[in-house]
Amino acid sequence: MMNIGEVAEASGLPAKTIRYYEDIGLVKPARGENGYRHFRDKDVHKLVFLNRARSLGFSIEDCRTLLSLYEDRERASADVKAVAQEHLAEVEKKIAGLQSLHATLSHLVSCCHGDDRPDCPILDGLAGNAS
Amino acid sequence: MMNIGEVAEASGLPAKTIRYYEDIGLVKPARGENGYRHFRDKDVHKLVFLNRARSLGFSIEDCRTLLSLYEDRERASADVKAVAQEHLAEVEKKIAGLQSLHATLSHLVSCCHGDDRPDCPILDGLAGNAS
DNA sequence: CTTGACCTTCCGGTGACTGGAACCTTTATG
DNA sequence: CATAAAGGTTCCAGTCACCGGAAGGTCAAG
Repeated sequence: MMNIGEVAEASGLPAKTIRYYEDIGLVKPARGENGYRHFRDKDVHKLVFLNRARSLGFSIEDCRTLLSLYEDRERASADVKAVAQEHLAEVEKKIAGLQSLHATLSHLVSCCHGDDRPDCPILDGLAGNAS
Repeated sequence: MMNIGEVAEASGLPAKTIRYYEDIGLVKPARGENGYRHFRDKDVHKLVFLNRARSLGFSIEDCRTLLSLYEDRERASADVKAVAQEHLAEVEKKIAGLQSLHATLSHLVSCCHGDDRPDCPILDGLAGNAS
């Protein structure tokens, strides 16, 4: 049975985050006599899972769903795939948005002399004047 | 002199957001006898500017800087360019992060059958088992 | 016995808004 | 002229996923 510090080490998550995950019901560690949290292997596995899922950008609610599928031996892989695909689509949308933004921004930047004179195509662009 | 509703229409920003921008000192509209905000052309220009800068992903603090440069006839375009380039670099970092995440995620998704059986490479990947 | 590391809870803050309540003012209509 | 709808005001709370810090209890080492 591990304390929160060791679990933090083992899972890669800060202790603060682990407490937060307990608060919102993602993990339910046991408690010792002294009030300390008491993590079993199952809990540690869940936290490792959560760390990976979060760093792949899944929302907490997605993680909740994925965790319950993870724990359900009767799950259909289609259900997991659906969650992942939806998230993938959102990631693609975000990338597309950032790329379009990047194009605009880098165009503006490349147009700007960047010297000590005041005229600046970046500000002109932001003000809404043609670039 | 325009009321907040007309300015919202003209600038593309929700009235709520405009009030928020006043709260944090980005715009300082005058007030009428009745307590209504009273926007001059200058304020409207600023709000249009803010809307564009925000949709290019600049933070509020960047916007504050950019606005003050916008209003400073003595500015050096180099200062504007520096802000924009720093932001550009962050955008690039974000895109790279998302793309790497996208690669991992789409690999996992493509490995999953997505049928009614329980074995699922996505969950295996999240649990930390080799993919 | 004390020091220091670790644990606990709770409160507040982050960024950039958004929603809603409670209330006031202006405008349009019967 | 009364009234109702539309638009304005302030203030408080919530969002998301935590993070920092205070105040205090517990545990292992010297």
